[in-house]
Amino acid sequence: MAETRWLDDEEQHAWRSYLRMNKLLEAALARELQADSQLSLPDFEVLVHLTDVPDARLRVSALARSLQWEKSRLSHQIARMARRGLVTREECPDDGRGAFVVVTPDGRRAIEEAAPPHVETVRQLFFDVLTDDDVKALTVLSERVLDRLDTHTP
Amino acid sequence: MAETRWLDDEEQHAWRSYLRMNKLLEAALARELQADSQLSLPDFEVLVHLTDVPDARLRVSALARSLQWEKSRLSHQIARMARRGLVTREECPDDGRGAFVVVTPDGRRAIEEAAPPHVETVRQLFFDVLTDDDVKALTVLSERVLDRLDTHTP
DNA sequence: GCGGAATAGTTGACACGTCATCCAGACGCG
DNA sequence: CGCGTCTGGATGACGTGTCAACTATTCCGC
Repeated sequence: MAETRWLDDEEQHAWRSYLRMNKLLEAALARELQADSQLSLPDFEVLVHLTDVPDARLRVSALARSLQWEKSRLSHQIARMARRGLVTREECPDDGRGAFVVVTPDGRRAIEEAAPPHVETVRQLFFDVLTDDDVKALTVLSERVLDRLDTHTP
Repeated sequence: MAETRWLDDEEQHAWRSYLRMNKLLEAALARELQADSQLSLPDFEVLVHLTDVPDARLRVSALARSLQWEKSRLSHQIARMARRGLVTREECPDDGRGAFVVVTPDGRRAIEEAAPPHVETVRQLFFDVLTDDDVKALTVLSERVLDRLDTHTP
C-alpha cells in the first residue's frame, strides 16, 4: 500500500461540515415530524410510497423495491406500524407466500396531516438557504458520488 | 396556515439524490471500515477523538463534548467498546462521580490499522469525484444549513 | 406429479440512538 | 455542619437497522 493520502485542512473541514449537516438536518426533520404528527421519518417514507399508488395497497416486495429497502427492514417496520394501527397486513390470494400492506384510515389521516408541515420544514431548513445554483450543484455532485458508489460496489 | 409550498420536480430530484447519497455513502464507508478493521463508524469516531489527546484518556464528559454526543449515547457506546476490549473505564480520583475512558493497546492498534484504508475509501468514494469548486461549494452550503439549524433550534 | 431450487416474507439476535429515570458524589448557602 | 440542589454518569425501555437463519409456497425440469 502506498503512502496514505490524508485529508488536508480544507478537505477535513469540508468533510466534517458535510457530515455534521447531514446528522443535524436529519435529526431536526425527525424531531419536527414527530412533534407535528407522531410519525418517524421511516413511517413517513412508507406512507408516502403506499399512498402514491391506487388503493394504497402494495405487495411487501413491491413496496420494498419502491423504497429501495431490504425486505427484512421493511418487515420490521411494517410490524411496528401495524402495532400502531397505521397499516395492516393482508393475505395475498394469488400467491400463498405473499402479503399486501394496506394503509388504514388512521394511516391516511396521519400522512395527510404530516406532509404539509414536513415539506415546509424541509424548505425552511434547506431550500430557503440555497440558491438555484447551489441546488443544481448539489444534485450533480450527489449523482457523481452515487455513480461512483455504483461502480465501486455492484 | 398558507398554501403548502410543495417541492417542484427539480427540488424533489435534488432532495432525493442528496438523501440517497448520504445513506449509501455512509453505508459503504461503514461496510468497508467493518471489513478492513472490525470497527463501526461510531467506534472509529470515539477512537479518533481519544487518541487525539495526550495519554489517550479523557473524562467521559470531555469526550462527549469533543464528539458533540450526548452523554447517554456515549455511555452506551463506551460500554459496548469496553466489552470488546477497545477501551476501559477508570475511576477519577479527583471527583468521585467522574470516570475516565482510556484506549487499550488493542484499541490503539485497531485505530492505527483502520485509519489509512478508511481515509482512502473517503477519497475514492467522495473527494476523487469532486472538483475543488465542488468541495468549496459543498462546504459553504453545509455551513449555511448549519447556521439555519442553529437559529431555528437553540 | 415429484423433488429440488428459487422466491416471499418473518423472526431473532445484536448494534446503535434517544428519552426518561435514577443514583452518588459535589456544591452552596444558611 | 446540614440540607437541598446540581452534575457526572449509568441504566432500561424502546424504535430503528443489519445479518443470518428459518418457514412456507411456488416454480421448473424431468
